[in-house]
Amino acid sequence: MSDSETGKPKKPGGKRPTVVDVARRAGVSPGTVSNALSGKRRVDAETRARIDDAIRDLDYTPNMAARGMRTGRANTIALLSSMPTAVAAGASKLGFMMEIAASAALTALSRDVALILVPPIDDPVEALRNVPFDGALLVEPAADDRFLDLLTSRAVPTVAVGRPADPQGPFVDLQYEETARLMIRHLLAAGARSFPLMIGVSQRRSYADFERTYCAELSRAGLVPRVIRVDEAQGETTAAAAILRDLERNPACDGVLVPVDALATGVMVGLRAAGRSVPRDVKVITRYDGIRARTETPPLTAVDLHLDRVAEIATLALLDLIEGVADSPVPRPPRPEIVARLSTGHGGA
Amino acid sequence: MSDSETGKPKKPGGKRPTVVDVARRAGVSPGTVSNALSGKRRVDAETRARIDDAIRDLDYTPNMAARGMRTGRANTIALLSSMPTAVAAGASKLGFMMEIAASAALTALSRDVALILVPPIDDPVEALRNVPFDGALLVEPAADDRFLDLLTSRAVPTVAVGRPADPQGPFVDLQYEETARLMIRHLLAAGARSFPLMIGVSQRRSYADFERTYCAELSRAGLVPRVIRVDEAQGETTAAAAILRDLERNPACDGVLVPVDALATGVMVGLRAAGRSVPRDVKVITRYDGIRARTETPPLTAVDLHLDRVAEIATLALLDLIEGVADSPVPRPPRPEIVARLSTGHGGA
DNA sequence: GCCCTTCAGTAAAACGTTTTAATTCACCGC
DNA sequence: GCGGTGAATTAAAACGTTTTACTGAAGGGC
Repeated sequence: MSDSETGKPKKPGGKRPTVVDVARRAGVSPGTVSNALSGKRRVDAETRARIDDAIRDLDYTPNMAARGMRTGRANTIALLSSMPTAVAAGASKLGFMMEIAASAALTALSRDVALILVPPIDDPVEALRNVPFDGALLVEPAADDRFLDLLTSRAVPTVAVGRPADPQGPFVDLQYEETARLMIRHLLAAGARSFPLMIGVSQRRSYADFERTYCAELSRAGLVPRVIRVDEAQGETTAAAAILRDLERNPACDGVLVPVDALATGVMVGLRAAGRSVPRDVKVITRYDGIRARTETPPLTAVDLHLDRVAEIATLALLDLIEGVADSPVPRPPRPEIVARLSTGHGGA
Repeated sequence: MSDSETGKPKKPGGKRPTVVDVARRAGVSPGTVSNALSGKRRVDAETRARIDDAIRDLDYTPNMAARGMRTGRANTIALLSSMPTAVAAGASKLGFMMEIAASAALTALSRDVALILVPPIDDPVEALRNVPFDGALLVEPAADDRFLDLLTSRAVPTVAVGRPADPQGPFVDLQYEETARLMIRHLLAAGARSFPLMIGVSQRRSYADFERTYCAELSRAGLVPRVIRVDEAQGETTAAAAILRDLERNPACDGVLVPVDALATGVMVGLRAAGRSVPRDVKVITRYDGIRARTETPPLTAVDLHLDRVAEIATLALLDLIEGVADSPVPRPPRPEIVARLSTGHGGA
């Protein structure tokens, strides 16, 4: 029916149609169009049909900036990681964070929210100044995390991936103790009897949990614990040097428990330099089953953390938090599982 | 000097300070604050200092939605890939796209723009409706790419990563011919004399270039080309079946040129099923050096495409395009390089 | 002294939505 | 017939910026 409608058919040379163009064409007021769009108020079925037609005819798409200004929402969440770049980047190409990113992006998009990727940067405050987002996913925050400070000071809804040192808000549990216990018992079952725990110097809940569980499990097994702390900022090199020192002092060393995969790479370098064979002389196990673990020679036994599921849970929790849904407890992800590989004597070639 | 200023010190129970709060405290008009912030017009040094103080005192951060509404910019770019999920996701966890994402996010952020990650989805149009972005990076678009259609119809500035089938806009060259030639010559040098090219059925510039180069190089070497097309949507299984069929028909087959890493995984499955040893009986080479290539047994020879640099170039080009900078030609990334591994008889253990 | 220009700043309009308060209208019970 | 109730709609205000057009003031050349 292209008869004498009030609305103009489609401004050809003009700009994008707005809600008032739609309203005019449908013969209603802009407010009604808005209500039809958002469903916040009832609108008559016939009116709604006219509006829908107008929208289709004009190929109207809402201006998100304008909407955002009114509603205060950006339809965007940020994924942040403050792991030192040396650890996070490099060969593993931000593997841990990226694995979470892929799953989180998909989950968020299913609720019409886009995921913004914020790689480790020097000055988060400055960089995020110009970037609008409604909430943040924070990957394994450190105790004095700069992102975390920024987010809390700005009162941005945040869900942490991994229990923070001092949990203030919601988080999805990466089950550090359980993971540690799993790894330690796997080492023990593989025959290791003298293995240090190597962690970073920064203050992280994961390190603390690993250390506590490590000490408990070892004393339980009647063994003596050794904790090695290295600076993650340097990454592999310091890890290599550190394991060499440990080997000197403890020639009977027959295993290494090294949760951070970048440090594990360094440990392998050190072991090769010392002429120790893996897994014959020394068993090695790491946590994140990323590209580093898989491409070491021999490939490293690691843990399947079910990161896709973790990311999905975290994202849904964040979206609920943003939308003010009654904050139900964040569900626990599936239990971590050992991925046995050659570095502990398991697995094929 | 906390004497009798006009501005309120810091509304404690109130909402976020706005540009008018800053203006009042600095004793100027909102317009001047805007000018000081954007630097679009001159503002007196002393006035600017007062404004800066006010901003600091109030901890003012601009409302990006409001700014976006005026300027029409979202300070956001989207990274899109329309590769079928079966190929893009799975074991490789979107490796190709994610590698680009990491680098692009960093580059974009250095220019105060955030990167939005859009994983392969069923209905891009619907999903992107609510997501504001100024431009898009499109990863290896197919000939009839749904994203591409959407973007051009919406007149969104776009830079493709990899030459599109029918280049309309800017793109960064992934140098398909050169890559193909490199791989083919590597296979020839490794002693292969009868190897098919396996590509997907979708229409992509990369496939076309590979096919053309493959035929040319083989006739140049006096060999007979065989092109196998399989449906990427099924991924590995069809690739395995396809290579089995080829082996039956061509028992002398001693190599496979399979650019898509997901298909390469399938080829390896097929070869194992046929009892052919790699690399002894058959050499295999793939393009993307992701987790699949590296963790195959044996690890696959692949190509270093310098994706981090590629992503950086693409991002900078896109940002220039958005800002309307005179469109200088997109620089060419570094030449691809073979990463020789065991699957072609090279490399260590 | 006069005209012109430049400079620094301001008031007000504009951007495209959502939301609030008001309005119309029909219906209902009595 | 009347006040009351509820449903559907509307007019107008609001959101926080940027931009446009305007205003003085200061200076320069003649």
